[in-house]
Amino acid sequence: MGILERKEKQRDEIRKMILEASMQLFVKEGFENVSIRKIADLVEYSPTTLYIYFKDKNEILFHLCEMGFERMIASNLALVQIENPIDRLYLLGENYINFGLENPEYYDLMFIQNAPMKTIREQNLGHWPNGDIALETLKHIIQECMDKELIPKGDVATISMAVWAVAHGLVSLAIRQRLERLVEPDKVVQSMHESIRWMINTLKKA
Amino acid sequence: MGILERKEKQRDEIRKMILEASMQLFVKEGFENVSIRKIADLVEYSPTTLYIYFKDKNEILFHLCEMGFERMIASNLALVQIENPIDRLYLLGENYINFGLENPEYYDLMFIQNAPMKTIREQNLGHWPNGDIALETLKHIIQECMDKELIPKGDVATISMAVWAVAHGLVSLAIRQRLERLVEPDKVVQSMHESIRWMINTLKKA
DNA sequence: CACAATTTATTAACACTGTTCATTATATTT
DNA sequence: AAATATAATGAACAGTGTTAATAAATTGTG
Repeated sequence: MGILERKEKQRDEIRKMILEASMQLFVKEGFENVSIRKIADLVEYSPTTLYIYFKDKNEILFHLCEMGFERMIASNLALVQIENPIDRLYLLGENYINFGLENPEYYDLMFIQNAPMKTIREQNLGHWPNGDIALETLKHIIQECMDKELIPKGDVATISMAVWAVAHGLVSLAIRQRLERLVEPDKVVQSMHESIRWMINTLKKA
Repeated sequence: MGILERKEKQRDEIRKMILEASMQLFVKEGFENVSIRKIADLVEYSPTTLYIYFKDKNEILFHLCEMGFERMIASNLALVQIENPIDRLYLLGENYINFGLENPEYYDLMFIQNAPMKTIREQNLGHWPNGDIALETLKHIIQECMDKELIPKGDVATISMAVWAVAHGLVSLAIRQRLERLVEPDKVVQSMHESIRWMINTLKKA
């Protein structure tokens, strides 16, 4: 079985190579400028060869999305050291906003584009590997806040949803240049942080 | 000048015809399936002719976006009859969510896609005709709530931003199938309404 | 080792996309 | 009626994702 294993390993390495080239293009040229042909050029393969390693473009985007989540999860490593769940929630919110503003292309793929979700449905994975982990983190913190009676008790999913909605609303409106219509462009980021802070504060007092 | 006027009127009528065909395609086949060629087919013109009436595709999308705002503003006509600004805020929120869920394609264009904003910038209109009106409605209600001391006083823009963020966060995550990861699919809509309600409630008490 | 079977890679092509240019047809002005 | 301006078009460019048929390389088997 040694030979089959090595083949599988080789296959994975090429897949990885393709994904890394995609990512490179992706962060440099932006989401809309990633094409199969450009990726193929970069890895010095024929465009059609990519279809041996991935079902279609959506599948590549899906994997890039997962890589984005890995980055996001990594940016939250410091969370575990904070014992107060409310403070943890604060940091989670700040991190979320910062991640979105610093990695708008990733954010797009993770939370705005349809493509990755299409792959999840088509291949009926049933779950969203890294995405679900990130959501669990949020739910877990909210649950802990309730357990310690730091916020009013209620349905965890619903409250998580509201908190996520604020954060996502802010980031997605910001990267789509909609917030500049509400506050001056140079005050957008500050206002975003104030909003999320205000949100968690009112949650605390409610 | 009569002749020039009539020419201008004719031009406007053709523009209108093109936009209506675009809209038809748009609501039926979805955002991604609107192409210059398909629009041209529908109005029985050559694809290149459309470029006589519009600078590019983005400009067409921009006008569709504006038409979306007209619909949204129309759906808020009942608001003026409600004297209590908090109740008005409730209804505004409900309407916003319902509009988004019922007109996902319009919502996409109005709040998610880049295209319309590109046109605003390129033609440096400086303002977002109908979009700004919708935002003014929100700010005005928040201001009135403060004046009547129904909610704590603060920066109108920032609080409007937070409220908008919740609503937009919910709708955009919903139409991009992200909320199904948090609550069961058949409970998404209900949870959304609970979230926005919870939001305004906590705002009231804060 | 040689032959067959399988995997991997490629070329050509399809059916699209937005957009531009040169050309023709139509309408208006002189 | 001729000249000018406007409107409309066909052909083409440069790109897109994706598929079918074909060639090259690798692996398994007699």
